[in-house]
Amino acid sequence: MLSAHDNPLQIAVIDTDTGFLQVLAKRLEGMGWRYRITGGPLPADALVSMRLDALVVDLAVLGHQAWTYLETITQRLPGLGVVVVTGRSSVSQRVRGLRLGADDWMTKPCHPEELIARVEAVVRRRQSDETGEDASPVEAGELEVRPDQFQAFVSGASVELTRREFELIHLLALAEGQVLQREDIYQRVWGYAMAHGDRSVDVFVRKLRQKLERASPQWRYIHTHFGVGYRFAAEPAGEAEPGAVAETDPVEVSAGEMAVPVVSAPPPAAAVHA
Amino acid sequence: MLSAHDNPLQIAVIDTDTGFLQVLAKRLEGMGWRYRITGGPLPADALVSMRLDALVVDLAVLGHQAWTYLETITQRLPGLGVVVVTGRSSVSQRVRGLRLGADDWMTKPCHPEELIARVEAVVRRRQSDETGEDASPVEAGELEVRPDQFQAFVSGASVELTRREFELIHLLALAEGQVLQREDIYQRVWGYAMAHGDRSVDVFVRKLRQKLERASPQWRYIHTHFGVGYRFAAEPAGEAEPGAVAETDPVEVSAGEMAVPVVSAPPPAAAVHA
DNA sequence: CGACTCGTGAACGAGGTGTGACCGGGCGGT
DNA sequence: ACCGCCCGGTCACACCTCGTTCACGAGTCG
Repeated sequence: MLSAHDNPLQIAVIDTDTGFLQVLAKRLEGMGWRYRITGGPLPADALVSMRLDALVVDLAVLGHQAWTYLETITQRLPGLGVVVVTGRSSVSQRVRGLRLGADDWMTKPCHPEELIARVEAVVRRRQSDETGEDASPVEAGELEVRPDQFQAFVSGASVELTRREFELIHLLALAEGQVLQREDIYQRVWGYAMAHGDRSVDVFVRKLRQKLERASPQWRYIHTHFGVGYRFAAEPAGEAEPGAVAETDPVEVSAGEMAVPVVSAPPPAAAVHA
Repeated sequence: MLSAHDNPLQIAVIDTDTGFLQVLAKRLEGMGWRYRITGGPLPADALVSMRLDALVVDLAVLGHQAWTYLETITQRLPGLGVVVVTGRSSVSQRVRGLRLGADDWMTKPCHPEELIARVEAVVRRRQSDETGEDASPVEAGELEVRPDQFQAFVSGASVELTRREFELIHLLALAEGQVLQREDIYQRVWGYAMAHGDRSVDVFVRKLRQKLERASPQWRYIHTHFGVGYRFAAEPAGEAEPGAVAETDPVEVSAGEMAVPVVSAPPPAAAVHA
């Protein structure tokens, strides 16, 4: 699980047909795209800096520079999707435009919905190459989670994780500082609701703690909130944390020789369940 | 990718409009393209084996299976350019087709020249995606991959590789350090979507491992990530690193004494179990 | 002090992976 | 055109990992 969020498409529209633009703008906003509208040709450098996915351009706006402009930008930005729109056009014009590097060509009047669909089609392939997943690393305290390598690094030491372990630590690290309840964790990592009495989350927390502690014994990362769930936060080991079950060194602690004499700390304001 | 048929574009045309086809065929020959014309839908597997660059299809020929067929082939052959041609069509139909994966949509009567230009535009965009990972040699650890020679060298010794093996090691080496999932690998090496249950990637990984290990036994290059895929990285052989905790530190195991300065308690003696 | 929650180790079963063998088809040599 | 080799792909089987569950002890709260 842990699906990524797709970045909104970013496009530029070069046109002066205010009526058309008005309708189009509304639809673009409906799609959640980011867009910029301009009444004249933008220099190639400007287009580069805008990090566009696609460009919609009315050739009529460009006048007799149209062809050279088209050629320039398609050569300068080969990865940019270019959809040309014109009032009227002949077959030979369309052929010329497409040969010069345009990806699609529509004739007005055209339905905004179709224009959007064609822009999507043009952009689609470029995105298909980019693994559109959450490949961005997450850092939380001493921990670094690298989705592209399916492993985590703690204080420079690499920790090999299985799929579930990785998704769990990823989720926790993303929600650093927050207390996540078991049902929530299970839902987001496993993808479906947790069955009553399922202890899987606990078991995986244990495995993670084991591996993390091994990589950096001086830190504790996953803290238990009794009756609620878990919270991720890098804290030095050995200090008693209010609201968190003091585990670690489970073998010995029972012997009655508790290391930390710290008095009873104020209870966690959080741990209340109706 | 393996479909390295350079210049002559190869396309298939699914249509029954003999008049149109006649004119189109003449133009296709004029362009020097290789083409195949059929009056009915071709199964996805057939299209795969034809190593097509693009597909031109008249939806009318397909009847009411049109949408499913379109969806099937665009999912199975994501890299294939698809241009749909219809006699009449509404905006919503065109939008639907484009959303289902078609790259372009023309309405008859359409000029063959424009159709050809649009096919070119579609293919151009696809090829521009693929270019950029060719020609330049790749070095990763002791391994050197030379795309220009279709050869790989390990520690100076050349390793004889078949085409698939070469494409695979090339891809892996380019993505050094990253975990690539089987589906991605298959998609990028074979050029189309992996069928469910296909083990080809595993088999070729095995072949590669054999040849690489024979060339340099002291290194391991391809690492398995259980349930995910493979990761390329040059690491010394002999160290057990089976996807679990990096227990690659026999020295470290004794950590029982050092870490915790305060508490007595020998920490959970970890690994060994009775 | 009793009921519930959580930590921990072990063990099992499903299914993912390694591996050798086999087969059909394409390509080059003759 | 014929033939043989090589390569790509499939299959069956063995092995192994990992997710899940269980039991029990420790910890926490009322």
